[in-house]
Amino acid sequence: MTATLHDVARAAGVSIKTVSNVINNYPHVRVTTRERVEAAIHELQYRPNQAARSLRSGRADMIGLIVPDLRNPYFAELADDVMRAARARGFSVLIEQFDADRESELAALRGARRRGLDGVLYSVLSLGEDDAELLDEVGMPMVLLGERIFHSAHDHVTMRNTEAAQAATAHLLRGGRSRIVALGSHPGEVVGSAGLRLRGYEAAIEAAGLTVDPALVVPVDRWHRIDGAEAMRAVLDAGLAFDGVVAFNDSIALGAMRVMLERGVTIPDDVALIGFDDLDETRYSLPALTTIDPGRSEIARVAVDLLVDRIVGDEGDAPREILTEFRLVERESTSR
Amino acid sequence: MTATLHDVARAAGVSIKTVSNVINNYPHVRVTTRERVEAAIHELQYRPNQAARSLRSGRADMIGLIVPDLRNPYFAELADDVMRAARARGFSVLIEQFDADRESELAALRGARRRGLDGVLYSVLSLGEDDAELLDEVGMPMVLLGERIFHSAHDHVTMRNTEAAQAATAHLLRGGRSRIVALGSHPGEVVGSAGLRLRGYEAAIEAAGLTVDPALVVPVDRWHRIDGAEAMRAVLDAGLAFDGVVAFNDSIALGAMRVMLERGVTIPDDVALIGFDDLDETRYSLPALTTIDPGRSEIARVAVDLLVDRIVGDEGDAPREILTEFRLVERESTSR
DNA sequence: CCGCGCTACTACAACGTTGTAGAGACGGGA
DNA sequence: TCCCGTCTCTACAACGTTGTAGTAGCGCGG
Repeated sequence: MTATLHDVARAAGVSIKTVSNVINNYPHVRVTTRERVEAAIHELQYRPNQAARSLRSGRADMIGLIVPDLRNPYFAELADDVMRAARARGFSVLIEQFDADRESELAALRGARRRGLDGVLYSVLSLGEDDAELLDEVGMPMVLLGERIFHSAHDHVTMRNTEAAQAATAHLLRGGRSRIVALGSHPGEVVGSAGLRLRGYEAAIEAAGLTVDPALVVPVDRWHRIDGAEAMRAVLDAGLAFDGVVAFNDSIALGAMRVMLERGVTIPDDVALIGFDDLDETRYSLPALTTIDPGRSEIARVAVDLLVDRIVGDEGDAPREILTEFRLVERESTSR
Repeated sequence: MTATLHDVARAAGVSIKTVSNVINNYPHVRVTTRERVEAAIHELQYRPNQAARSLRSGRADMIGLIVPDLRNPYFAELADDVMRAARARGFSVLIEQFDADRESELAALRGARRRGLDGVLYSVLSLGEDDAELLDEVGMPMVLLGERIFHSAHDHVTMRNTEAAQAATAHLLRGGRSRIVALGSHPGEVVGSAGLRLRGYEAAIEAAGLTVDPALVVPVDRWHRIDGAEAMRAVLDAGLAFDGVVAFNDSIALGAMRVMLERGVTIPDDVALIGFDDLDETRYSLPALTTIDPGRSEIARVAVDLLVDRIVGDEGDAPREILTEFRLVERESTSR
């Protein structure tokens, strides 16, 4: 069907190795020979067989990106950033989604080996401290994105969650807000994004000389828009008094925004609102959402670099942990 | 490093072919032998080498999805649907994005061969009639998504654009609107989504006994939110009188919605607004957006099925064209 | 008791590529 | 003049898997 090195070699009257040498730009090939081979390649429309190359080299030039859900804009934008960074390093990206349950998350991890990938970027969701040894089973280079839930031997790239949440909360306090809802806590969780962001929120409140009112710390299980909407509905129904909201991601913030507007709460006049993630969409909501830019493209670039370093060789190094810089993006939802 | 069939065979005291037979559930293996082999596999943590399998079988069990941009929610949701459909058929999905320029679109197509994929789903953007022969160069099974711009020999899955646009426009007319803006035309284009949707718009207007006012047909080049916003700003600045908008996709509609609300135009009271695509987000805008559900998950499922059929064998068949059913989803932006 | 079909297995080749070893020609320095 | 290094190219093996052909043993019908 498709041409192989043998076919090209026969057509050009050389050995297959010479054809291979031409393709790989091996220097010691006579110009006339090179031209003859290139003509034959063009003539036969020869394309190297990737499977054979992978078998020989042990490399697929392909990494996996394991994320919960591409419908979630955060992960879609992350995937975009990762794909661009990977392309710059000569790698393709195979995306694997997992559903909310633990089992499918594990299945996605295990699938990496079977797929013949060179390494994976893994955005942890439901696996926890106790699953560290499962991570080691993956058996290939891996870089964790998001929180470092495991004390494992893997590289890790994330934002400064606590500092960012503190900055977000301080921003509202500076705007004169004093009863600020923290929307998105995960009760009992300490080392995940929710725990770290809550710590930043509390630190900012206390730094302002106020005390944290537990009634203002509102749990939201999954951080999707509908969950933010429901949580805000419950808050308003309960008659809680508040003048600011720190939502732990933009989806929650946008869901809450929709419910507040529906109920006649004006933003930012009655309530100032800030989110996390700087989704593309936050520029277009009405009011446009103030948010924390976590440096997503930077996270993607660094993570791909760490992973590729592991793949091409620098094994044995101690696991590295990279914290990227965040940026507070002020928009309409917090400025009177 | 990692165990191969040879290692397992040695450990179990059998030939490599017997190990292979165990792995592939070949029936004629004695139970005791099978158990011995399975024990060795477990012991050595053997995992089949995908590259070697691909080389032998000529199959990678992997398809490409070539789309413009994952940041665009339509394509992110499409990718999600495609990945689920592909998984059900035992295939992984390698996503390749291209930028707005023609060259990167061609590069993405050509990359498919090099990557060793079994086939590709390709969402056409800027290639046109004249590029049909470039498509044939891809040299592997391919299914086109979206418009059939080429008279090429490829399978093709899309929605009923004209009928859907007609239904959308008729919906506004039934609601008593008479000066309806068509937002998103591509002047001169006939066979793409923009041309087909414009035809449906015009058909509905005429079926209602009205005449099409060319001033109400507003071009929007790229169908992103910012472009919809800018187009609507221009429309309002021009002082055009209108009481309804058929936006040719949801992103345009949401961008236009934001501008109208900003300018004090109320929706749906002053202007009724309908979009295309049924993005997840349209449920949460304020007002929630009425839209056309193009049957995206159905499109993805059918496209994957067509592609897999080509991959596993049914060659030589004439190209198939599948039109999926749409559904008008009525929400707040059109109901007084 | 021969031959046939079935079970259970093995040896070998092939998929298409690239690394290694080496051969022949040619030129330059001793 | 001779040796050695460089240029140009080739033959062969190997990456890990699976299809094909074949072997040996066993039971069963004629």
